[in-house]
Amino acid sequence: MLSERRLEVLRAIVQDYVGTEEPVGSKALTQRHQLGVSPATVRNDMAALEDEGFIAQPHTSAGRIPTDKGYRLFVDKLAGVKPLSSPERRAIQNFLDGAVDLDDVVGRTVRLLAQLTRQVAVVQYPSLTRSTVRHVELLSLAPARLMLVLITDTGRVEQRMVDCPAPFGETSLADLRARLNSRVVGRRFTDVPQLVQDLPESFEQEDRGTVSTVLSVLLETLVEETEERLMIGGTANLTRFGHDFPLTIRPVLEALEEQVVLLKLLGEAKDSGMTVRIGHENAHEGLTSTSVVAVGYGSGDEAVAKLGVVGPTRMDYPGTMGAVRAVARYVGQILAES
Amino acid sequence: MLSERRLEVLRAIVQDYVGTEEPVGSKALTQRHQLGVSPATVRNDMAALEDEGFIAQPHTSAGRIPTDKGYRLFVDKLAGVKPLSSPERRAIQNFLDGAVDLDDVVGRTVRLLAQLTRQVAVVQYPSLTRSTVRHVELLSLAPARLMLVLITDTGRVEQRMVDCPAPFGETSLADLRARLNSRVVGRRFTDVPQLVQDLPESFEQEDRGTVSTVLSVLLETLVEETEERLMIGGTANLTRFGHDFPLTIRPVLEALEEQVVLLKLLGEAKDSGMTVRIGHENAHEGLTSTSVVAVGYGSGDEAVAKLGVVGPTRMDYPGTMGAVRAVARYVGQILAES
DNA sequence: CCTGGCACTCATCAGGGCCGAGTGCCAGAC
DNA sequence: GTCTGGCACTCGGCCCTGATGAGTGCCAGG
Repeated sequence: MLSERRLEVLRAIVQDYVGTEEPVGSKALTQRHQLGVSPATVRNDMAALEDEGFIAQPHTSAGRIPTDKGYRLFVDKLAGVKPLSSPERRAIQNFLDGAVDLDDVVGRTVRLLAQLTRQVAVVQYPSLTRSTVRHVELLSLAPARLMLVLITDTGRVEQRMVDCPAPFGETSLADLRARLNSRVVGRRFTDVPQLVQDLPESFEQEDRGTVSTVLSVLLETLVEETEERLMIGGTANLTRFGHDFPLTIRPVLEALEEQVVLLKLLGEAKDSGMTVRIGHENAHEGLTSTSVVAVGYGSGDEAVAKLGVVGPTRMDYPGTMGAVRAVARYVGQILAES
Repeated sequence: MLSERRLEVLRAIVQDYVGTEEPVGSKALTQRHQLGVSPATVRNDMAALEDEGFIAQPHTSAGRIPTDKGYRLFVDKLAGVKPLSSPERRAIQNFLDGAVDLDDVVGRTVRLLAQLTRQVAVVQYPSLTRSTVRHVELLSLAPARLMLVLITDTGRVEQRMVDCPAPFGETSLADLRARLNSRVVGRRFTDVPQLVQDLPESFEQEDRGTVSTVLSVLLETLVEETEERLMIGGTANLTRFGHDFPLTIRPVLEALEEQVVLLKLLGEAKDSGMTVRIGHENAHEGLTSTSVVAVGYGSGDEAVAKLGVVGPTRMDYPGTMGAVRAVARYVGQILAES
């Protein structure tokens, strides 16, 4: 195992490199950190760290930079999560408190995260699968045409058209609306199918077709919309990526445009606790030179969706993790209140 | 006024520069276009064009590139709108036809535009101000808490919470719902305020407070949501911008993140017909080296929102304009059908 | 009014030499 | 055993230089 001091050297290298964006040499290290040893000793330690694969040199006779493995060790063992300052906390709360609806909450969250971390922020809309039904509404638009509106406890609204096989009277409609709501309100989406299974049977023969149709549209909505939506922001921060630009930024922007990729990315994050994926740990090819910090958030104790940031592997991990965690908490609170 | 041939020379310069991204010289011009004159003559024409401010040289003894003014003349006088090929048209239609709801329509449109033009696409959600009410729904969530849902003819849904000053019975609720809808369904948003003005008076004394509250929330929603939303895509195409990258792309990405800026940008476009803003014609500072091609689209003959693309001033104007126009038409059709 | 010719400008590129940060290794000190 | 100072070595980055060539402006003649 690596000695205490060698870990300290690694920590110093990571910190300096994150700050300067330039390979860090042994002399500079001893000057900027109180390691209590000479550059020569540090060089020996560096050689050892390089043998183990934690750092590398871009070219002979340049300083060292951390490898993905080095960042991993740093994140796992050497770095804590840096809590935000209380002015920052207040700013977050103030900013999020002004939101008027769900879109607004998500939008503000994205901007906030992007600003705080100076990186690209990704926020997933609260998922339908894990949330519960607040209300189901049925509106008659034409004799044989209904609109189904589904409202979730996270404030999300989905609407669908329903073409009925037969005209459906206002009284039947009110009846269906009432029965449907009494069964599903407050229930989780995953439970809905069983709960409404036998509903058609309790209706007159002539209405059963329509009731079945309505139900199938409802169930479809629940499943279909498991395909989540998300919002991203702060892409301008990518321009601070590095010097070798175009080649670096291109694949990242492309990856960010693919909702599927991002959803998979967030999906891979653990439900609770924070997940940090560094460089090549990310499956997607365009993101092998980026790190992703993600965390779940929710209105209660359970996560209903995830949010996170995407940035260069050379990022301020403690600070980023702190910001991500704090934002997730506040968003959770906001959702719980509304 | 410029002679016929000089205009021809300008056209040739624009076309070549758009193709090669490199300053174009007199010799190359005569080789690639049948101008029927020698390089020396072209040089004289170029000198004249430069005097008039239509072209410029990046440095002495380099070829010429068009100025903003040159592009303007090109767009106004020299270029038509290039119609899409019929396979392209079919592809558009197929791609848009698969959309399931409004979000999906807008999302697909953005991706389509970005792909077709290989530039950044911006699509505004159909505006509430110009559209009409399809339905207003009121749901009772708690004795003194209602949810108001507004559905527009463009398929958009907005919901708001209403805290009532007094409990509100189910029958009163049904009554209000019915009367409200009979007055506003099919009407334009701008007409709604007058139409509901005297509604509270027709209710019992005890319910008037609640009715007024509901109405004020409704009106607020109409106004508030004039603040439009929009979706952008294709930002990865910015990487094909130029060679001098970071400095060019940075302000553009920043501008694109500001919804306000984009909305203003689209807002400045004419309601009907296509608007092309070139380089410094764009008010926003970050966009002075980009051109914006925008057009209104709508479900009927009237525009309900706008869409367009943002690209380098050095863009294929005829092709871009053709794509933008075609996409706007098809989206209009889709909206009209649903 | 067009054309060919000519002198001139200047960005780009490859080559060469210098500089200095940083390394690895080794012999000696604690 | 571990740390330290010293030293030779490597190699990317920088600057200067000269050659190259595309492109121009101008002018005299058709």
